[in-house]
Amino acid sequence: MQKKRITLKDIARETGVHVSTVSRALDPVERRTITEEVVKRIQAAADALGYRPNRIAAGLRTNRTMTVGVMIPDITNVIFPPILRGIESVLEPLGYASIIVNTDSDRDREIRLLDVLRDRGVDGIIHAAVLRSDPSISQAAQDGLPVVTLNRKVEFSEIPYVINDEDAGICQMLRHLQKLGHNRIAHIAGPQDLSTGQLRLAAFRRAADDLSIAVEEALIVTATRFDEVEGGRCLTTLLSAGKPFTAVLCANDRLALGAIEALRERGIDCPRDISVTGFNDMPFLDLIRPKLTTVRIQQHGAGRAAANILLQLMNDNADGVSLETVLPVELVVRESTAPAR
Amino acid sequence: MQKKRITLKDIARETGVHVSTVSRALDPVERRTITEEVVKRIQAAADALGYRPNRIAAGLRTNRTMTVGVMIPDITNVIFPPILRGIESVLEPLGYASIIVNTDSDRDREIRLLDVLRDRGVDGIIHAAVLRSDPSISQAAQDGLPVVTLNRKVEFSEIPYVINDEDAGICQMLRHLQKLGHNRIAHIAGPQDLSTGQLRLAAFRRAADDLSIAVEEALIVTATRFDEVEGGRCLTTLLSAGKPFTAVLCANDRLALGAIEALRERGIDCPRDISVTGFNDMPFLDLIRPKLTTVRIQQHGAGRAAANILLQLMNDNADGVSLETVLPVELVVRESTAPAR
DNA sequence: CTGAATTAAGCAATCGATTGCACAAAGTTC
DNA sequence: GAACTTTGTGCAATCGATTGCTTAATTCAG
Repeated sequence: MQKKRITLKDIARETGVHVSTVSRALDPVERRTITEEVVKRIQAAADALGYRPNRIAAGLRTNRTMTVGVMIPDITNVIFPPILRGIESVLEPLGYASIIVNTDSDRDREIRLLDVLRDRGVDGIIHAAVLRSDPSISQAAQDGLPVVTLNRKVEFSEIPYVINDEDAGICQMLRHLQKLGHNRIAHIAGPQDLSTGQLRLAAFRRAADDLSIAVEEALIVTATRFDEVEGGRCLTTLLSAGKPFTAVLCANDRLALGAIEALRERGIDCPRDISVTGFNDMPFLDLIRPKLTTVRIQQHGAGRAAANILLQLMNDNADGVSLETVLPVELVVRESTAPAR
Repeated sequence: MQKKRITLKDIARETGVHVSTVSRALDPVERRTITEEVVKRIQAAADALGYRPNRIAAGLRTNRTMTVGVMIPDITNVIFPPILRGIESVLEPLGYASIIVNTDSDRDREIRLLDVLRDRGVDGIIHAAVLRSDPSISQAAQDGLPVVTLNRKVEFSEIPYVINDEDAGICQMLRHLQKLGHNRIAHIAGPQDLSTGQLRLAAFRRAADDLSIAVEEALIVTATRFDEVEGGRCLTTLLSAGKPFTAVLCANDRLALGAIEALRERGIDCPRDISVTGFNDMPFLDLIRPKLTTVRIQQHGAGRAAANILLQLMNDNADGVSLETVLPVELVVRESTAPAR
């Protein structure tokens, strides 16, 4: 038994004017075409009755719902909540709400969820879970829906994207290790079907080359997931390969934590015997010993940047937006790296 | 230049029938009133044109948007993402989407965000951030909006709620400590303006009483926030009070982690010298040494339970729902507790 | 074979807000 | 003071889907 909502019609009846007049009086832009005294009366009646505009109705007419869609792989992954807060910090004050969906990095699910968002008439989409090539989101963008991608670009498309400067991060980290005297450096790479895994591996090769560090293929192991178990498994693989190394650069923090744990189980000390580094600087990292040396990426900032670009697109300022936004990263040296023995 | 969406009218024109016929043919319930052959033709045309129903338009007419609102204090708090996934696991397969908002436990913000949700015509709200007395959400429920609260009940209201059996959790933990020989047990309580802080302190007093453990007021310290810094500060306060104790039961994991850290800084070993326990069993806890003994609450399960209740309310099965749902908790004994010295 | 019952599909109102256009009253110009 | 602006408000169509009611067509009973 939903209590009846107050509508423009109610205010019109109350004040004795036409609903269109009420509509205009309540619209900050149109307001100036109405006599001030009438505006006051309408405003007063609206407040007295507790009027709240029905955005569904307005949305049907104007094709704007003041709602955006946000697609992420999985909200339980700690790097995403700060991104969402970053997005919210920009959009919420302007009256936007967000519908958040988890794709689980599943293509079919992503396609379905994209429809879920479009059916609800979202004004734009921030997509932090794009697959390498993503026809559905490209199509949506081509149809005129404002779209920004986060953490990854869609190949061969005009969709603006925001990424962290992972190249620089990997390079700084490698330089840090080099300065500590490491020259036999292993890499535990992330899943190659995920953007970050692939990008960071490529960055590793490039940076090693730049710094004249020999890359030995036997010292590169690829994880199938970004988690501690895989980090441990990869480290074990590295050890049993028999090639010596004094440092392991991991594609993310969780892999690094798993690697350190695996070392500990074998009585190998990090950082005394082997240095290990992570990537992302996820929350709670400073509670885990040894404190992990890692690369901090701007999560909140990335969310904000994406939201600002989306705003421009939604306001038809498409010209003003740059296709690419690269956010700086920061090397965070803590305890898991030490001079090579 | 948004590409024109296909509407019922387009399909009607294409197939030579009336839009109302198209609408009925596409509605699984109304479909039976239409000749099968016509349904097939319409279905085929809809598929061929790539028709997607406009939920905004449908929502205006039917007052159902297939969208629910979820209010939480802060998505970056690790206990909430699993709750959201639990909610999603129930609602998403049924076609619902969620608008998630962060209240930051701020009353004004909550009131504003509640309007944000109502303006968008959400079919119901799951509120995991209610304050102790919450006139705005009570009013919304009274107006007929389906509401379920999570983790806390609204006093003096008929709003169904889902909570974890915190009483049992505290009691089990206390019994665990008692069995280990502890009888001077301190409590680091959470903020008393938050539900969990208050509930757990009350539970602590009750359980201590039941187990005939003396409660000394000097051994109860209240944190102002649920974080590590406050945990450390409270532990310091306890130590400087001079009253001896052999165990600290903390109102949540983060307070416990801060307490352990503070102990370590003073050369006091946990668990050898003092046992420390947490609450929640948050993710990554098993990566932090010593592994924390804690109480596991059902986060995903709580989300699911709340979603199921909301579904019943939204389908006008209000009679079938019980006002209270209490989910069992589980004692997780790890390394931070040991026999009293 | 007529009249009632059933079935299938169309008609039109509706949800609430927005907005182009019409129109009347007041103000301005020469 | 006639012609023309300007200003403020009303009128009515519109967005797209839903649904009660009507009408037309078919089936069935007696």
